Amino acid sequence: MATGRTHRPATRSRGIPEATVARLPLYLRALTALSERSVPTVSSEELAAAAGVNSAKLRKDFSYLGSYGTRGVGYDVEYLVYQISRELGLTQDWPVVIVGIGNLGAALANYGGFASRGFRVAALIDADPAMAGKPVAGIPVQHSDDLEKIIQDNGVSIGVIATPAGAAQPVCDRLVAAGVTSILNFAPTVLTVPDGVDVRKVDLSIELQILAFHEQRKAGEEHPDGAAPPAAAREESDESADQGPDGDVPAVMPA
Amino acid sequence: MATGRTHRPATRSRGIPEATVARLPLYLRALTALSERSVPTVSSEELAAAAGVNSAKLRKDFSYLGSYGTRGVGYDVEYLVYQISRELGLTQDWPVVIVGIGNLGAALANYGGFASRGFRVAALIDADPAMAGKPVAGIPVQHSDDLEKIIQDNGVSIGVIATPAGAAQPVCDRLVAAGVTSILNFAPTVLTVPDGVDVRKVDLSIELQILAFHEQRKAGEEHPDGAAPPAAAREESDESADQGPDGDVPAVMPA
DNA sequence: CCATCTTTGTGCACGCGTTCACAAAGACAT
DNA sequence: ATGTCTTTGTGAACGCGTGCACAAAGATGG
Repeated sequence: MATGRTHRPATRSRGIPEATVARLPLYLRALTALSERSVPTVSSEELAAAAGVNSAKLRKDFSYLGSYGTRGVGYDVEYLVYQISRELGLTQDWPVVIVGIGNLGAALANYGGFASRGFRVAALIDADPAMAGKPVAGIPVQHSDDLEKIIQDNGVSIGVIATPAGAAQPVCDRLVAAGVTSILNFAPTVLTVPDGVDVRKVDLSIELQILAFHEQRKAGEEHPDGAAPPAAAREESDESADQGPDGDVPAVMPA
Repeated sequence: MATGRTHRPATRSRGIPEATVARLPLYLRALTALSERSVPTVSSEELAAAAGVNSAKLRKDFSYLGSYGTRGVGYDVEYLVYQISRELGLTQDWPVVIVGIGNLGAALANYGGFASRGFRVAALIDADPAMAGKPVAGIPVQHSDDLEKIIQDNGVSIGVIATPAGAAQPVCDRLVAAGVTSILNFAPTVLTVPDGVDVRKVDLSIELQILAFHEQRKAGEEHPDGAAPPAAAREESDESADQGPDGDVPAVMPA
C-alpha cells in the first residue's frame, strides 16, 4: 500500500482489473516461496492465507487469467508461477535506470529484489559531477548530461526517480522525451506526464501521515475529550506542523 | 501508488472515508507550498490541479472535514493547513523507531520529511552488535536486545520495519508486544498483527512489477502477435523469473 | 461405474468511491 | 438593497471491488 496511486482512472487493461494486477505480485511471492519448498500444489485457501487475502478474492483474481486450477485439488504451483510471471511481463528483461543517487538511490541500487524478478539496473544517473564514475553497488554513476543517450542505448522503458522534489519534474520530462514510458517516483511531488506514460508513486511521508491519523483516532477513542494520547507522545505542540519547507526535500535523502 | 495496502477492510474511521484520508497528505503538501509563497486563498480548482486530483473529489473530501471554504472565494490556505494537520494528528509529536539499519534503514533515518511533519526519529535499532553505538544520521544505533525498553521509555507507538524479510515478523511481534500500534513495513512479507494494530506496506518490487505489467501491455498493443517489445528490452528470456530466492531478501538491502 | 468428497469458478448482491451537475451561499459592484 | 457572478457543498447516479454462497467439475474410493 504504499502507496499513493497516481494512475489511470480505471482503464482495466485487457479485462484484468487494476486491483487484481496489484495483487498478482503478492501471489507470485507466496508461490515462489512454496516452489522453493518443492510444494507441488496449493489450494486457494492456503495460498490466500499466505498472501494475506480472502480466498474468494484470490479465486476470482485467478479466474481473470484463465482456469488454471483443478477442482478438488488446487493449483499447480510451478504452472501458476509461470502464468503469473508471464502475465506480469516478468519473463522478459526490463532494464531500468535510477536517477538521483543519494541515500535512497543508493539503497535502491543495492536492492536484491531487482534481478530476481527480471529487472536489471542498466544505469545510475546523478546530476552531481563529483558522483560521476564513482561506483555504487558495483555500477559506476553517470552524469545526467548523458541521460538521453543512456536511455536510448540501453532500450530503457522504466525509470526510477529518487531525486529531490525540485528536480523530479525536469528529470521526468527528460526521461519521457527519451522514451521512458513507466516511472516509479520517490520524490514528494505530483508528476505531470503525457498520456500513455504510467507513473507510480511511493511516498514515505504520506504513509506515515496516514498511520498518524489512525493512531490519533485510536488514542481519541480511549480519551473521548480530545487530544492527549494514552501513554505515547506527550508534549502536545500547537504549531509543529508548519515549520519546515520540505517541499523541496527528496523522498529519502539528507535534509 | 505505491503502494500495497495491508489495511483494515473499510472501517471508515469516524465518518472520514479511507480514500479521503489517503489524499489529505497530498492536499497538505500542496497547501504548504502555497503557504510558503504567501498565497492567502485558493480555489478548489487550483488546489486540485496542484494535488493532481479532480476538483469535485477535493471538495467532497473537504466536506467530510467540515465547511472550511467560502463560496465565491475559495479556501483560506493557512486555516486549511491547520485543519488538515489537526485532522491527521500532525499537531502532536510522534516518536518513531526504525528497526533494521541497512541501506534502506539508513536512508530513512536521513529522511528530511520526518521532522517537518511532527515525526521524530526516537531511536534506530539493529540486530547486528557491530552496529551498536555507531551513529547514523546523528543518532547512535542501539541493539535490538533493548527494543522493548526503548519503545516504552520513549512512548513510541509507530514503528518502521526495514529488516530482511525473515526478521520482519519476529520484530513486528516484539514491537506490538511492547506497545506499538502502527507499523510501516518495508520488508517483503505479509505481517500478521492482532486487531487494533495498523500495518501499511511499502514494497518496491511490487510497484515495479505493476509497471512491468502495463509496460508489457503497451508493447503488446503495438505488436498484437505477442511478446516482442517495441524498441526497448530485447533479449527475450524464457526462464528469468523463477531463478532467485528473494523471499528472504529485505525490501531494499544488499542481496 | 457410481457415490462421495473436495475445491474451483462464478452469479449475485452490497458498499465504497468517483463523478456529474446544480442549487445554495456568499462576494462584489452598482 | 438588489442583481450578478463566482465558487462551494452535496444529492444522485454509476461503476468498480469485495465477499457470500453455491453449482459444476474433477479426484478418489469402493
